[in-house]
Amino acid sequence: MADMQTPGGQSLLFLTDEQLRKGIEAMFFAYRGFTADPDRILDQYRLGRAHHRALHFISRAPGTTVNNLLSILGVTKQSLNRVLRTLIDDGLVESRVGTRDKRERHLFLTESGAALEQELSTAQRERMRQAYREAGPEAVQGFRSVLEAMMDPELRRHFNRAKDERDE
Amino acid sequence: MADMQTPGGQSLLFLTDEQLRKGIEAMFFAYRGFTADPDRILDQYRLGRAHHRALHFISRAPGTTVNNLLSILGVTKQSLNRVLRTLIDDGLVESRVGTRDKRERHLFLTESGAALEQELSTAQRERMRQAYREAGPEAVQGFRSVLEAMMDPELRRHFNRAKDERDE
DNA sequence: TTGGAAAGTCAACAACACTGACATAAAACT
DNA sequence: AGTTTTATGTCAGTGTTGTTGACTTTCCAA
Repeated sequence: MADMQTPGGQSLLFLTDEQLRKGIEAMFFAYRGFTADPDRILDQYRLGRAHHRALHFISRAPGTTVNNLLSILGVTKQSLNRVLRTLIDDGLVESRVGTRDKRERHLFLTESGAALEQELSTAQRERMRQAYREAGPEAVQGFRSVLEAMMDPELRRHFNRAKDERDE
Repeated sequence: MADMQTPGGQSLLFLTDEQLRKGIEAMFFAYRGFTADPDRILDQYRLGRAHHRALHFISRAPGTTVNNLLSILGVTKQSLNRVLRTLIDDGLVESRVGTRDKRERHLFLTESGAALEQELSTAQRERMRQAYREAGPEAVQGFRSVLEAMMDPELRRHFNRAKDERDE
């Protein structure tokens, strides 16, 4: 990977289209591995990735509203509603009417919802842990930096909001 | 990120569940950004991500067979066939009967297929280039290492096959 | 008290995946 | 030569996840 320092101090990267394409394919193949373990578990519960995402973000921020979840997940309310309906009917998620604002619904995991979320995230964390271990400690920071730089600004806000609350 | 060297020499990483979860969310949000630009272009052509993937891998290995594409993409032949049918009907892909083995179909991009693939991959490469630039040169190697370690072995084979042929 | 935001619902539709069954041609094997 | 396997394509049906559009109910706030 060629790079050099300008007089100003910023680094210039010279990347061939070929090297960039490798990065693109790496993202494609890696994402498949990233979702493979949870997908297998979800199949047993007759749920899909959309349910996993909802469980994840409800678990991360218990009591979050439907609207907040919508902006994180970037889907329509009709689409999210179908997913939440399943989760509520299956007794995995509880929806409580807001106390301050009774229009809002606050979402919480039930005991069995938390158990499933735990099962899913443990599997995914193990994959991530293994990848980190294999790549080595110096790789982890680079991995995170590039991913963050790849996000849309809107999404990066959601990512960093969580970061301020819980990370570092 | 805590790490230490064992007497044996391998590095041990101590990662909290929280740090791993951040990596998981980074993958989720970054993948959205990663696909956002091509998705916008594909909409104009009334095509989807599946078509993009097919165009990408046909472009990468012109003359590839349907079977080879199937194992790379990891979908059923019925699913791939629907996608290829559209691309062929739209004049973006050409399917030629094999010369050695006449059962096989070899896939090539037409002129307009190559033009679309170029448009898509340029957009995606620019996103990747921008992310690399923002993250800095030392991050790129780490990014690639972790992604590769996250792949299923089967997929890593496909990834590295291309690597041997064209990279480094 | 009225306007608008938040949430939910119904219907229709599309993309993209799946399974299962079946057809055809050609290669490979016995 | 006859059988089996491989590569591909196709038809029909199904499921998940997304979309739009229209409409209702609830209820906060100006």
